[in-house]
Amino acid sequence: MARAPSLTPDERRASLLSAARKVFAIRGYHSASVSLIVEEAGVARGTFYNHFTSKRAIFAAVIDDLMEEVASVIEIIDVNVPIAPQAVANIRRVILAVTDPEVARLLFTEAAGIDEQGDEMLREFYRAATARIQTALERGQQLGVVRPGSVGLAAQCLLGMIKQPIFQASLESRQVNADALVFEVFGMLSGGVLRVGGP
Amino acid sequence: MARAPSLTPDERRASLLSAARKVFAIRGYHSASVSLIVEEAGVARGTFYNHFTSKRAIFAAVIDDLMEEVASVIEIIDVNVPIAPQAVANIRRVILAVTDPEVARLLFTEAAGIDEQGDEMLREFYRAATARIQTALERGQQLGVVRPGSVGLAAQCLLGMIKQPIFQASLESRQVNADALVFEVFGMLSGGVLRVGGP
DNA sequence: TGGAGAACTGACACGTCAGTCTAGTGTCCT
DNA sequence: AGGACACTAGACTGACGTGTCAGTTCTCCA
Repeated sequence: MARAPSLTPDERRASLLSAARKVFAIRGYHSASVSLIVEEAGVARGTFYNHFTSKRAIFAAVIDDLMEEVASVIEIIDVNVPIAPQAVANIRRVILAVTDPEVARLLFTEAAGIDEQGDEMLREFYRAATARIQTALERGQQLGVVRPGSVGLAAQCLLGMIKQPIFQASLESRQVNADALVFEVFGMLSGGVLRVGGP
Repeated sequence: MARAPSLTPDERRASLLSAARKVFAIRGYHSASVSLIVEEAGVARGTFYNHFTSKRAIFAAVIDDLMEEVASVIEIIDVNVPIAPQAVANIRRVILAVTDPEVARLLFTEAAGIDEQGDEMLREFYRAATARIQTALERGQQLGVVRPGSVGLAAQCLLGMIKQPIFQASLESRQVNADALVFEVFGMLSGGVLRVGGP
C-alpha cells in the first residue's frame, strides 16, 4: 500500500516545507492543519511526522527560511564606490523580496503571536534587521552623509516606513509599487516632508 | 445558589469585555478560552452567551473598543492657531494610547490573521488612519508647510514610522519613550536623516 | 537473491474547546 | 402572590485536529 519513496529525504522535506508555506499563507497558522499540509504535499499523515516533530516545528522552519530569504538579498556595501545607489539597491531588493504575497502575509501577519518561542524568533529578526540598518546609518555618519545623533530609533522608524505600506498592501491583497516606495522612502530620508520647523 | 444580578446588563457586558480584553492580551486570541474569560469575570458560562454570541464576537467587540479608544484621542486641528504643535500633540497622544501594553499587543499582534472578518476590521482601521494622515498632509500642502506631491504613500510611511518602534517595544515587553519617538518622527519629517541627495 | 531497514501509509486514540442545555436560585416589579 | 428575568453550576455534545503506531512497500547492499 505504501508508495515507494521516489524522493530523497531532503527532497521530501523540501516538498513538505513548500506545501506548508502555501497552506500557512492561505489559511494562516491556526486554520492550517497538518491534514491540509500533507494533502497539499500528496503524502500521508505519518510521513509528515517522519520529517517534522510537530506543526509548530514546520511553521518555525517555514518562517526561518523566509527570514533567511529576505536577509540574503542584502549585499555588503562597498565604501570605495558611491554608497547611495548601493543602499537604494539593497532597499529595493528587500522590498521586492517582502512584496511577495506569501512572504508578506506570513512574516507580517501570521508570524506574530503564536507563542513565546515564535515571538522570540520575531524579536530576533527585527533586532537583527534594525541593528543592520543602525550600523549602516552609523557608517553614514562617519562618512558625513547622515546627520549626527542617536540612530537607534531612526533605524526602527526607517524599517517601519518600508514595512507599513507593504503590510497594508498585503492586507488589501494588492502589491506595492516597489519603485514608488523606494522613491518615497528616499524622499523622506533626504528631505522629510515638512518645509518648516517641527516642534 | 445563583447569585442575584447585582449588575445591570450593560455593566455585566462591560465587565465581560474587560475580562476578555485582559485574557486576550495575556494569552492571545487562540489560547484564550471562553472558560478563562468567564472565570476572570466571575460569571457562569451561560451568562457569557447571554451577552455575546461567540468568542469571536467578544473579540471583535474588544478590538472595536480599542480602535475607538485610539482614534478618540485625536483632536481636530484648529487652523487659526499654530498647526505644528497641535499635530505634535495629536501624535503624542496616539503614541501614548497605543503604548499601553494591552493595546499594543492586541492591536499589533493578536488582531491580525484571525479570519477574513478580522482582516477586514484591520484593513478598515488602517485605511481610516492613513486617510486621516493623508488629509492632514494635504491641508499642510495648501498651507505651504508640506512639500507638494502625492502624499498617499507618505501617509502610510508616517504611520509605519510611529508604529514600528512601538511594535518592537511591545515584542520586547518594554515601553517606548513617547517623547523621544515624537522627537525622532518630527526630525525625520522636517529634515530627513540624509545630508546629501538620494537616488 | 534475500533480508535489513528506511520511508511511507492511514486508521484511530485522545485531548480540547465552543456552544448548548437543564435545573435550580434570588430579585424585582405588578 | 406570582411571573419575568438574569443569573449559577456544570454536565454534555459534537467537531476538530494533533500525534501515534502497527503494518506495508520499496531500495539497496551483502
